[in-house]
Amino acid sequence: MTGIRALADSLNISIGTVSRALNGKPGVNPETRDRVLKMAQETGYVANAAGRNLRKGLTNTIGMVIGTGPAAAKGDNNFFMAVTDAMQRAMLERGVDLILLPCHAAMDPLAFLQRTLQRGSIDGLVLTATLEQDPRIAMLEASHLPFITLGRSRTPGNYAWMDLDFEGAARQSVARLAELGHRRIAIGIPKGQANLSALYLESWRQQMQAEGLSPSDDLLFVDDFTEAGGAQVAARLLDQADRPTAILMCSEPMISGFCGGLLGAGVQPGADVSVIGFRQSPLLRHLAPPISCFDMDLDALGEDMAKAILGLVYDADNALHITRAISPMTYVETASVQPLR
Amino acid sequence: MTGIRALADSLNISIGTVSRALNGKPGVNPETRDRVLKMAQETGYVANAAGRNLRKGLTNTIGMVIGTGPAAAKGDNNFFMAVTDAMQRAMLERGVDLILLPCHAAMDPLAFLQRTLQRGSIDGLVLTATLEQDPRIAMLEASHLPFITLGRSRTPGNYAWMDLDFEGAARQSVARLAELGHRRIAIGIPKGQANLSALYLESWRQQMQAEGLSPSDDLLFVDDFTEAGGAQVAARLLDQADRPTAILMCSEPMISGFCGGLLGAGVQPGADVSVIGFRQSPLLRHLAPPISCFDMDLDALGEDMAKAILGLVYDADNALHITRAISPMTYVETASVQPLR
DNA sequence: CTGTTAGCGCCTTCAC
DNA sequence: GTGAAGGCGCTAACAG
Repeated sequence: MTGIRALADSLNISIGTVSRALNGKPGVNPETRDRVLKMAQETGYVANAAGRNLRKGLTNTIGMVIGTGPAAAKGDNNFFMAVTDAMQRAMLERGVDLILLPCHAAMDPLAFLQRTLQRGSIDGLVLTATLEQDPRIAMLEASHLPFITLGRSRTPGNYAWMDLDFEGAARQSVARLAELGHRRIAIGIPKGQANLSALYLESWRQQMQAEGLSPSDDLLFVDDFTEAGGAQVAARLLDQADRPTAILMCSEPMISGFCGGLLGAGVQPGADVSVIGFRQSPLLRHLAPPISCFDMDLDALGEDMAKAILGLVYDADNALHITRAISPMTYVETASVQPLR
Repeated sequence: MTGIRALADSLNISIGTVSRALNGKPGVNPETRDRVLKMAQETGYVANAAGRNLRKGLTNTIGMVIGTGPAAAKGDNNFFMAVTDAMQRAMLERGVDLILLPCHAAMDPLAFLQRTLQRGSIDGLVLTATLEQDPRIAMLEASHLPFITLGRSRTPGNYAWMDLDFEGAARQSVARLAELGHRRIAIGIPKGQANLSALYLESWRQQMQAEGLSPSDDLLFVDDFTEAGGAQVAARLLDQADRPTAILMCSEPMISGFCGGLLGAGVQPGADVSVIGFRQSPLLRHLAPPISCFDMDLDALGEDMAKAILGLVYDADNALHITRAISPMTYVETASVQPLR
């Protein structure tokens, strides 16, 4: 004898009544309800997840796909920690669990997603690290599982997303550097199809032109999303005859490696080459000078993400409009940005 | 019509045969088996988790409890990323999923664990951040859910664990510093009941005495497990008349804050105060000089953890002996450690 | 207000 | 080698 049946027997009532009492359904004698609740508390009874899931088709669980692998393990994953932390807090209030679904770099992301969907163990999904063209989005739309992406995509479709302001960051960075007299303003972005890189790059191009500057190819540095990649960028930049005097980069590991590369060559970030990053990171903690970055409220972002997916999953009727929001950021300047000498 | 029944119908065979074919059970015509497998592949069929779980009482999922919260979000969680990455890879080979169960600092860890256990959605558990006296361990033993802890505990019981060599680190650190002539060798540990702190502290005491040095109270600094805590330690240390000439600290955020504190006061890590940390961290990336730390193979640790819990859960018959292992580390010295002048 | 019962999707035992 | 049927724990619909 186990589960709800044991509980019912110990109270000499039927499992139906127990279930109703536990689930707050109407039509139960208040006294009976109290007895059930008390006994459940005492015995530590909680409904078996599989049984409930099988019956209701709901698991009270939201999944979040995150990429792992050698690169992720080496980098600083502080961004996801902060966001998931806030998300979880918001979900907990609704009795919903957040589980992280690590998709290793060596796995096929589509197969992983397919398997995850078919298993039926989550009610909704948060997709991260979106690509410019992301086949996972089409798969999710076809699956009818509610989802939201952290990061936009060019993939067509009527899905919910939230994102950081990569265009705004690039625009403000270029504008500020131009204001300080810089003309050869370079940009460093990671290899790969990440949508954020495309947005950042495109915005740099546009703002360069708006400033009357040329976004020429020798100002564009594409390399690995790692410190080594950033160091490569530094080496190639220092190699140029008409060396860029400033650079913006949206990857923290690359910024770290880049500054390391500069310093190793006796070139000072700030004094010799102005540097603007995207977000603060533990990796940049002891760089001198500190790096100019954008401040953002990841707590608020996480909370908004949670609200969006919870609404989509559990209040589908009310969720008439699809969330599409760009989280605001504030530029914080340090001595890593200086006027052109 | 859904699930296994739809698959069976589309092949004009019974669901029993489909199930046997899919699960590699004997007694299925090879040709039939191929047809089933092929169709499953094509349609992307995967057994529904709730149905299978309900029937078998197994979910092919291992949970891992990790602590989250403001402190965790600010710190560098690179350690867990590396370990879980390796664990997941090893589990995937066995068709087992690893899910992370974030337990927020604001939640009662015992209630969280209780709820997790009762939900019945995992076959085994990995517990992290063990305390000297950890009530979660008693709860797990009573639950009969197989588990392994990452980190020992003084809590009695016959459970499996793996851990890092905190005693070895403290012992080697003190021995090396003593060898270089240091006599006032301080130690900094985080507040709280974490078992690792107790081990580290006790080993420092023993080795100090073994070196004929006094582990006096003014050499012991206990503060928050944060950069601010580390900065506090620096301030208090610099304040002493008979200032310690060396320190060991097992918390990376504290080391980071400590070195920041020293530098802010114009005191050089290494040249003025020798510093030995525990593990390398993004937070220490651009400190000059780099900090002497211990190298460890987190990949191997993660793989061993995975093997241990998988054995416990799915090969209980063969797992006659309980895993209890301390992962080896290698001291890597830098200019943050220098002879006493 | 409470008891009884069907059935969610799957695996396994028992017939054949 | 295959089909039929029971039941894992739970909730909801239906009786009483």
